Amino acid sequence: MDYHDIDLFKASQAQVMIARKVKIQRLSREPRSVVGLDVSYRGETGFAAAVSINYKTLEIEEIGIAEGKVVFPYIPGYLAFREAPLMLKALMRLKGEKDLLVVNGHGIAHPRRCGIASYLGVIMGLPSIGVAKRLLAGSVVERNGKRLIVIDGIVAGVVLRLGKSDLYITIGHMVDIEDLEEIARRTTISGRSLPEPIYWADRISREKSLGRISSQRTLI
DNA sequence: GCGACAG
DNA sequence: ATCTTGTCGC
Repeated sequence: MDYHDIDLFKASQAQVMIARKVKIQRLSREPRSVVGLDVSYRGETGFAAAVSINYKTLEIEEIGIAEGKVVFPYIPGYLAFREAPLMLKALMRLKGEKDLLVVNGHGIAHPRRCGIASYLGVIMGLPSIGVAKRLLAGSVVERNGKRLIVIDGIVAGVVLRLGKSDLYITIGHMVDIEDLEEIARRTTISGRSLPEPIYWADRISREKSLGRISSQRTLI
């Protein structure tokens, strides 16, 4: 499949539909397990990892892996159509509870307010936040000493430097701005540049794509 | 038309 | 994201 086999207009409409269901509200309760999601590639094959982390201890509780051929190309603004299918497959393999999704990508700081974090949050009916290394849409404004990500006059996220480089943390679904910083700070161990859920999802999906994980091998 | 552009 | 050569610092 290449660029011309895709109906981006219909894809956009689907995103607008999902964006209307996004709820911005304080997390109803402190999460117990936070799930990090990411995808790595080896050629046309994608390897997704869903890693459940205990919010209090930051220990890995469960790992879900899924792999498959990825035909949808990477097009800025349409990342969910490329990566969400495998992420969902990996997520479904987790037996335990899932209180919050932390996705590698953006939430509502998106051209149609439907980045992959919001997309997954709405589909799963779970709170979600996006963690990205670069900005996709919107702008960063300084306010009360904080760098906020604003799009269409709405505060969609915050820029944090928890480690070596800036991270763009955005609202996915059923969380608010306060939750973003709370979750990001409390799940990031000193010495690391990413929140634990994303760090492990990123690492495990990459190790898997490199064929370094056979089954239940210990990871640390 | 031009530049920008998550992973 | 992935590939890939070179450089800097602990």
